[in-house]
Amino acid sequence: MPHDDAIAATFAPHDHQQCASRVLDEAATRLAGQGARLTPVRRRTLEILLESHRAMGAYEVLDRLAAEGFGRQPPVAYRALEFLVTHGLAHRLQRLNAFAACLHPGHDHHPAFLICRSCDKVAEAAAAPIRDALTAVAAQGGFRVERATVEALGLCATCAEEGVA
Amino acid sequence: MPHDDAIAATFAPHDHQQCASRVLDEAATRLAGQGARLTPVRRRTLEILLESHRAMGAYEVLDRLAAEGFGRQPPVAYRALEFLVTHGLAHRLQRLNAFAACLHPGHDHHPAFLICRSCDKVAEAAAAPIRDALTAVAAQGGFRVERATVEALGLCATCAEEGVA
DNA sequence: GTTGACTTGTTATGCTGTAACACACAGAAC
DNA sequence: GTTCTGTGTGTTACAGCATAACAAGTCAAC
Repeated sequence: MPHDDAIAATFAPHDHQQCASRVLDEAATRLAGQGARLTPVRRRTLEILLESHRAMGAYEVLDRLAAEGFGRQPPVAYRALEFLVTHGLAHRLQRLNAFAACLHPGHDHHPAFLICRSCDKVAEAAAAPIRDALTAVAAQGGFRVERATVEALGLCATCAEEGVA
Repeated sequence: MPHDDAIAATFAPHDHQQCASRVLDEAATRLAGQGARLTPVRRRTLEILLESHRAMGAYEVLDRLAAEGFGRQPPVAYRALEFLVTHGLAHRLQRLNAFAACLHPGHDHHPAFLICRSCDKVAEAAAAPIRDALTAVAAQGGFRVERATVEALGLCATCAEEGVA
């Protein structure tokens, strides 16, 4: 589960090279353990997502892949992205019809997302307390929650400090 | 704010004719107070959404409208739906790329949604406790939440009682 | 080296959503 | 009552998002 600092760390300036390669290493390790293959397209797709903390559309990813010699048809990108999502290495953002690399693979695989409307970066927040509240409200109406989408739009600390209203 | 029974009421069998016309009346009254016009297309669009408690795609609504003599091009449906959403008479469901009539116009305009994966009906739940939890978690990372999307997929009481797994 | 599972690439198509423009119509201004 | 103005409705055309279906390549297991 991501802890408090993880959110701030996402939005604040940081050694992104190291941040990305750490995630990539973890990903490779995790996949090996599952018998899944991190093929060139898949690896490159993850690297592209990891270059920023933004969410990217499938076609934006596809353009990048095509420019580097991979296939240039939509399924190429969608398949790689779906693979990453399935294996917990990326997330799909419903509000944006876009994808973002998971920064905490192996932790909570259905986090809440915090999307900054100014810098467009996306952070993952601990979903447990939110899911608990949702589950409780739903239970009062006899509804059993199985999966929840929680996506918040707002302003991150870094942009707020820079004076963005 | 919808109270506990409102969720169960949505999923359970009920006098839907009355349920729909009550909402329609409330809608007309509210709009009149705002100086907004519930024109034929808009009214019919709301009626179509109110026929069930399901969410409908814009093109599904469009087919219905076209069959009844309204325009048959996408903007016809999208404009009517956007009007209803803007005035709090309908909601957009991100997960489904679809729209559902608001059953509690005038209350919380950003509720949490409970979507039954068996009967496809959509209920609105009180979002306040959930939003509080989300706001708290985000605040720990310095993030200020402005708008939140909360959509749960699961099983409603009625379907569960009927033995759906 | 053949089999079979998986991966990658393609073509073609479908679903979702919007920009831009023309016309109709209601109500206000005169 | 005519004119003006804003809103609403309809159109065409297009942009963006996503998947079905098929062909060919790769690679480990046998």
